[in-house]
Amino acid sequence: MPLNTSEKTVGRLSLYRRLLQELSTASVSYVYSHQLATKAGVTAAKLRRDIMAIGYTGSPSKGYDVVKLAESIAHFLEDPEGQPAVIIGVGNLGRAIMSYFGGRRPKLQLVAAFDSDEKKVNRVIHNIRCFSADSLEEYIVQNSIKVAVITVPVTQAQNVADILVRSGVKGIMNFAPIHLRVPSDVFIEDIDLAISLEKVAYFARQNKQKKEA
Amino acid sequence: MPLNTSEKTVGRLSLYRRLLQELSTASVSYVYSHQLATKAGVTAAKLRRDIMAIGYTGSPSKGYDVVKLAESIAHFLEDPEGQPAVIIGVGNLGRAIMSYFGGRRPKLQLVAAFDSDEKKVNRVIHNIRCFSADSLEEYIVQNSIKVAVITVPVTQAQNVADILVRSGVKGIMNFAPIHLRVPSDVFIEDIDLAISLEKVAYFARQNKQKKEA
DNA sequence: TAAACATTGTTAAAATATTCACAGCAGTAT
DNA sequence: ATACTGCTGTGAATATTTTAACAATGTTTA
Repeated sequence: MPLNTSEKTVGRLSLYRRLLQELSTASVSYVYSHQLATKAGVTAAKLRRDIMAIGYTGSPSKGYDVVKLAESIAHFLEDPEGQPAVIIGVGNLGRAIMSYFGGRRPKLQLVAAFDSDEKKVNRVIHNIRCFSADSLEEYIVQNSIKVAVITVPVTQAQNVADILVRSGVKGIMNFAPIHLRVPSDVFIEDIDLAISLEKVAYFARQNKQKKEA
Repeated sequence: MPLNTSEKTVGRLSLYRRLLQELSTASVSYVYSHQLATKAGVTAAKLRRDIMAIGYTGSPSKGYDVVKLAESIAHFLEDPEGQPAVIIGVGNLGRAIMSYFGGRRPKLQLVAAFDSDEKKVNRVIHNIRCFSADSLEEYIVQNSIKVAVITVPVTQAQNVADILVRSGVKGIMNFAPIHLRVPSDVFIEDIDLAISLEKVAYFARQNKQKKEA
């Protein structure tokens, strides 16, 4: 079944789904690959190939059924049971992420935050309760958490990752500028803001364009 | 000269430089490709190829001179004159980014923030002064700003991007979940937190690993 | 009903990116 | 000196990702 479900394809599917939800809200029933591709900033061929990966089939001359395709992608990407996630590190960035995700997706929610600063413990920030870092492992095990976000200082990141892995976490969104050592069955998505900004600065100087946005 | 300066290579060079600076601080003089590669989480061959792109040459049996390689990468990535950058949107995420970059790199600094909320204007947050959104265009032109960060709500993002492009900005780090339409000589780095988290959740479920971290 | 049309799904080709693998070299040991 | 070692730089091979191109197809029009 998964002929071609690369990381890039998965990311784009998530994007397509968001665009489809917007179309659905705007009461659009059908959309052509080139229309959706334009909104997403990709080529129509690439989009069709991505959609191949989930086995959904559109109709020639009508295109894709907006609601059905959105459902197909959701079915592919999401756990119908929902996937609770936690965040570790309630600093500036951590709070911004909490605000960003606070009560957002029904299937993918931040359910708890952790920090070693006792002054933050038991505060509720953007609807997410903050717990003591000491209770991290217990919380993860008890609630079968598989997804975590790391926004602690770089010096603590590997230590936190070790605890997460030990407790059963299988996917980590990591904002700390360090390569985390984890077993190969744990997925890491590194978001390195300093590197991203340096890239922008470099290409701004070169006046080069990306091959495709 | 630039045989192979892809976006990926540029990003990794930035990473190598940071690691080299750490080594330099720790008084390490030389490093082998496989050592640096391990720290970076890439293969030694890939690292050597990346370094080829900037024309630096190490020594067999001694490896790379830590300080010289760091300087070579800096020379390649950075404008020696410095590159001031601005941020538009002083919400939760914007403030976190300001905190993250506030007075960080000497060559790549956030020098001003902009927001349409008059209550924020003239406040100084993490050492960065906040200006009225009305003065954005004038500021960019007067200070020859080429790099900008967008952290405004999605509804405002394209509008802000249009102003930036009109004023001469050539690189944008975009946190708004929308594909910005800009001329092809303007570089966009999209950071889509929702997509990133969905990817993590997906691969956490699949228990799949990235091909290489 | 049949012809015309624009779209999808997909195969094949091209472009990119990574890895392999090794010649050649600078140190080190004998 | 000479042989040995383990590294770098890099051509060639491989793997991955994207693009091109088109047969098949459902819809509309005449």
